[in-house]
This record gives sequence, C-alpha cells and structure tokens, in this order.
Amino acid sequence: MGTTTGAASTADPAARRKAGRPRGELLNRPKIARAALRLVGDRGYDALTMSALAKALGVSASALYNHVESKQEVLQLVQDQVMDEVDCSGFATLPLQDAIRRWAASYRDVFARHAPLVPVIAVLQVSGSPRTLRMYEEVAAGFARAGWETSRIIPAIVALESFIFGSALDAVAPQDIFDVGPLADEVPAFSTAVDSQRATGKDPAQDAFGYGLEALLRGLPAGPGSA
Amino acid sequence: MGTTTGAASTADPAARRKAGRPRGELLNRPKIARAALRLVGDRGYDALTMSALAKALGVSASALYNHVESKQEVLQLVQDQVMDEVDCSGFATLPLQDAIRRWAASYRDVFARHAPLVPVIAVLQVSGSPRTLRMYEEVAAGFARAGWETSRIIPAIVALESFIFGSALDAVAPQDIFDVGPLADEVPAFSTAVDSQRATGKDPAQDAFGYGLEALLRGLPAGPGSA
DNA sequence: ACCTGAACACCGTTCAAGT
DNA sequence: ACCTGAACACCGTTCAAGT
Repeated sequence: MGTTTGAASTADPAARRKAGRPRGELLNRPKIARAALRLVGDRGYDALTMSALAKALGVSASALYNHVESKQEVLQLVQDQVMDEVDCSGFATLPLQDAIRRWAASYRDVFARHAPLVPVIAVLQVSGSPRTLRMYEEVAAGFARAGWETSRIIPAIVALESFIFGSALDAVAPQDIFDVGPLADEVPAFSTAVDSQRATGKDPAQDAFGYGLEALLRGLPAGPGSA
Repeated sequence: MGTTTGAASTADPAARRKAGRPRGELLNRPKIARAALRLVGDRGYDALTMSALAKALGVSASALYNHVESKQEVLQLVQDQVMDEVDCSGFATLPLQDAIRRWAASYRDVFARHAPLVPVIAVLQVSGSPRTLRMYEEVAAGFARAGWETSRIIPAIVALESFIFGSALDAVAPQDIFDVGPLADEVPAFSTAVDSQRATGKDPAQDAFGYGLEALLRGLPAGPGSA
C-alpha cells in the first residue's frame, strides 16, 4: 500500500490540488499514452473514457485537452504503442515468405486484442505515428531486399494488412457465428459447408486465416530474387 | 407539403399523441429498419441516434425499446438490409472466378459506404440476418457447383470476407494516409515504395484491392471442376 | 502555460403512468 | 401490448477563473 510506481503515483487524493498552473509538469503526451494503454489492458476499451483516463493520471478530465485535441487522438496514441508489439523480427533474418508469416500472425493477434483500434488505424496518417512508420519501413525493406518490383510493395503490404485487419475482427467473433438456426433447410449448400468445415475440428477463424494467408503468399507475384 | 409518402407520414406534429397504447400499430421492426437505413443514407452514421430515429418515425425514443433491445440491434437491422445491395448475380451465371470478382467488388463498395457496420457485421450471428444468410447460400452454392472440396468452402469465403472488410475500411481512408512527412529520411525503403506506387497513377486503395483479390483467386486452391 | 470545477449539449436506456 | 414523458447515469468537450 502507500506509494505506487504507476503513472498516478504523484496523485494524492487526500490533498487535492487547487486550480492554477502546478509547479511541476503533471501531464504530457507520453504519460497520457502510457496511462491509456494500461487502462485498456486492465479494463478494456469500454473503460477508456476521458474522465477515467484523467482519474488514472490524477488530474481532471479537462486537463487532458491541454495535450490532446480529442479522444480520437488518445486512441491514436494507444495505436502507435500497440504497433510496437507487432513482431517484425523476421524481415531481418528469414526468407521473405517466412518473415511475412511471422509478422502477419503477430499483427493479427495484437489487433484481435485491440479490435476497437482497427477502424482507427485504417484512417490514420502514418506521419503521426512514428512506431507505425518504423514497422512499415522494416516490412518494405524486407520486400525490397527480396527483389520485389518497387511499385508493387505498397499494394502488397496494403493487401496483406486489409486481410489481417479483417481477420483480427473475425478472430473476436463468437464461436457460433455460423450457427444457421431454424433456416437451415433454406440454405442447404451453406449448411453443408459449415458442417464440413466443423468436421475438420479446426477453429474456423484460425483455419480461414491460415488458408487465406497462404493463398496471398502464393498468389502475390514475387520478385525475381524472392524465396 | 401536406402529406408525405415517407415512414413518418402518420406523424402530425400539430396534434401530439397522448400516452397510452395507440389504436393502430405505429411501430414494428421492418419500419424501424427502413427508417434507420434512410436516416443513415441521408445524414450518415453520426446522425443515427435513437432519438433521431424515433423522431423520423414520429414516436418517442423510448417507444423503440418495445421492438428492439438496443441500438446495436438497430445496427443489425440496417446491416441485414445493406447486405441485400451486394451483387451475387454472378454465381448463377458466370465461371466461379468471375462471379467472385463481381461479388467482391460490390461487397467492398457497399461496405465502404457503410464502414461503421464493419465491426458490427464481424460479430453478427448469421441466424439473425436472413438476407445475409441468403447471400452466403448463393456464394457457397457457387463454390460447390464449381467442384470445391466442401470443407474448404467456408474458410475460402471467410478469407475473402476478411480481405473485403479490411479493404472497405481502407477505401474510406484519406488519400494522403501514406504521406511520410518530415521523417522520410528515417524510412527510406518505405518512402521509395510509396513514391513508386504513386508514380503508377493508380488509386492506392483500388490498386491494393485488385492486386490482393487476384492473389487470393490465384492462391486459394480450386477444386477439380473449377474454372 | 496549464491546471480545476462547473457547465453544456448531448448519449442510450429505464420506468411509472396512461390507454 | 405499446405508447409518452420524465429521469438516470453517463459521455466528450468547452471555458472562465486561478496560479
């Protein structure tokens, strides 16, 4: 008990701060970013409100607006940190196809845990997210080293990302999403297909992800020097 | 002026209804669904609030809760109607690959116009959405007729859908999403790739969608009888 | 410059009262 | 059964006042 090492360690609820500029800097964007990430990790995205975030930082909600313009900007700060969790290590060491497999699986898993960020990231300017930009650099450099035609690198990355984001949303869907219910007779081909996939015993989302990723790897034309 | 043919035609703002059960049925789920779709089409998803929807229907917001459990359920009603706009006509007439091309392009375009539904649909039980189920039936039947191994049909559809949903989000992103800004020097491979794609003159989202879709069509192993 | 606290303009949802 | 209207418990955001 007593003091903690967390972001809110300087907040003493017994001695409330008066209005006016404090002596020391209470808030900055990195602090807000870390507290938001921690809040989301501990209590989920529903719990990420401006007032809950302010409380975790030991300030009032309105104080946040001296450092960010909106809640959307807080989500962007969270997104950029989350991107750091994506495993890009393969691009420096593995053949391109294996590097993509490692990266894509990690990318999907990370955003399955952060599904509410998917619509955020899709609209995000890369220039405002340095870690995101660094990830793109590692991936693009891997493609370039493998000999890909330069103009096809971005379309390949965007196509893979679109598949990854969609798969991340799919991964958080309920298990029984394809249970047909009483209308089974009206959709015989679909029901048969669902039953047949189920008989394989594979998790549907995982099955589709692996299958689609291998298809993209086979189908995206590789440059001359690629594995 | 005077009477309209719209959903709210029975609402006369001059003669307010008293509380109590009305003589005629004012509300039902199809009416709510149609009014919500119209509202979204006219004024966008931000304008779809329970009170705006109620106003369009000439009732109070709380009246909606006699017919739907939550706003999430309203979004599901909208989703199921929107699914009807997806063009599945190819599966009855074209070779499978061409049918998939037509379907996928239409599916992406529809959900680019309804991007806020993408997170909704990803979590949706098909059993509650009859039109969605009908679409899946047409698609699955097309795969089956083309001779696909039955257990691979659902993974193929889910993989295509994941790609389509991700691409729909990508399609609504700002044009300059990949503008690198002042950090260009630190990400040379990425900057080069962005410039090179830009030099092709193709819209980046469209380019990636076409490229990825063709890759999936090439890479998803076709059954013996497929085109 | 950067904080507090009150206030604003909303949300989705619940519920007693009414017919 | 199904509506109204008031109320509840929130939101994100703004802004005057304070140091």
